Amino acid sequence: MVLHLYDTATRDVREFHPARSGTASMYVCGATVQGIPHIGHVRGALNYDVLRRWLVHSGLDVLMVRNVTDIDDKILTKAADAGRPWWEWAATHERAFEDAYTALGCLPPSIAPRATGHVTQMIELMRRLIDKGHAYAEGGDVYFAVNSFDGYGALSGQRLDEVQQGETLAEGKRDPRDFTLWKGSKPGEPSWPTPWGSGRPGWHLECSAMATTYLGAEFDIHGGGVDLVFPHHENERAQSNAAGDPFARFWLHNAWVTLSGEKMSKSLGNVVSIPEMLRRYRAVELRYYLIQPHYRSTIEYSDAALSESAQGYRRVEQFLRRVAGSAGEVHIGRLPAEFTAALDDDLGTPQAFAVLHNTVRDGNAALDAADSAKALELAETVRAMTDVLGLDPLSEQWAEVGGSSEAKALDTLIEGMLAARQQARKDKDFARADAIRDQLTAAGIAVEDTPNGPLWTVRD
RNA sequence: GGUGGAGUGGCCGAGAGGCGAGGCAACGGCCUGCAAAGCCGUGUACACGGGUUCGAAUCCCGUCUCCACCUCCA
Repeated sequence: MVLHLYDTATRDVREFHPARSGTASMYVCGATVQGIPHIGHVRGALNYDVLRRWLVHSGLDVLMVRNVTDIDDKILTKAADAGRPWWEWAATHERAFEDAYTALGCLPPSIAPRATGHVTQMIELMRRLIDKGHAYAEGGDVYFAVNSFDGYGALSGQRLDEVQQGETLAEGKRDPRDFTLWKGSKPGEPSWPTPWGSGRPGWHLECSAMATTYLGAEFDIHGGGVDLVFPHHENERAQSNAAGDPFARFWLHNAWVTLSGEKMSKSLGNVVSIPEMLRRYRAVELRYYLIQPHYRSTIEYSDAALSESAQGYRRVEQFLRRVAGSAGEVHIGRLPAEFTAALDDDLGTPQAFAVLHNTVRDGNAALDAADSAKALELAETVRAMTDVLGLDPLSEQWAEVGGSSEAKALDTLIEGMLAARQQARKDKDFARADAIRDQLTAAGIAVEDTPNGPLWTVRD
């Protein structure tokens, strides 16, 4: 089975074949770096990270671009409110996003281009559009003439006569539905010179310019959140196609994270920020939680759901630790066919997780039956699956074998206590053995006895 | 008004005409010095009302509720 993906443009699941065999190119709409990332921002990034890993696993050489919108109205406003330079504000929050992506195990993109660094390419694109009669300059602004492009509305299913393009402040529009490619600068605003006057990029233009700069006039996958379908992606597509570029072959859109049934957004004040989340949960558990539901399904966030989900991860982790502690080193094995089929079916992570858990159950059963060869084999399969998902508990990133001096000290102390407890058990002094265990439990250390001796973990 | 999506067992969350995805929780059992973990077993759920069918959570008709986009948004 080949990979199938749901394409918003055609509204169905189609076979994915890259434009150039052996490679895959994807462009993901990244953040407008105006604030701290929240759990919803990161969900999208995680979805595309899984897709990217899966493409790589499928043998493709993946080029991935994730842009940074570092100039826009909100950045200017918020920076001004804070009394800071806009570029410092943008850079600060770009770093916050980078940190969040990294903490959650997103592989770095091939490049993370900034809008402000691609004005030259934007000017070039505007020139092509104006030359072809799809855009016009008026009073320092440059607009895209929606009426000049037949396919407008096809991506989002909007009918042109129903569209109410906002941006009402723009007064030079020939048609209220036209959208702004370039904004003429007002006094005190940052600006870049163009043949039509100095100004700054409109939102949509940058993505077309950067996507084609790095991935070419036609590329495989364009991703982003569902809210971007209209107008952002519709506009991107219009301007690129009108200029003569085939542009994206698949449009992917991930669903929301909601809180109490509502979309998470700053204006509603229901934001769960990533830095705060990472203080309360392990990053890998948050990743597990956000990756398990299908990417096109809304996640209704709750602390309880996240905690329960984390239990699921720990189950996988414990299995691998048990095997590693008894049957020997666990290498990364091969993927089961059902797992591959699940991900090939429009990234069916829920089914993939079901396969993962079934394998863990079988592995635990093998362990109970003292069939260590089988347990090891299943553990290697489990590692293969978690590896593709970026969740491998034994990987360098997630393994909790603390190399710090504190961790070593802790390990020494606990091993000493466990040895004492083992001696007490051998002496049938269960009162003493239980007292030691209670002491550890009180300190947040859970002890499990296995045929190969006790295992301990830090519980929160 | 236009466009798109959702309502599944105590909870999360898949599926999409016929074998009860998976996880979490609960209960019973096995194991254990006792636990923990693990394993085995237990649940007959699909918003509502009709209909099609041998058979529907899945198809059709109708109804209700919720959410998102159409203004910045992952």
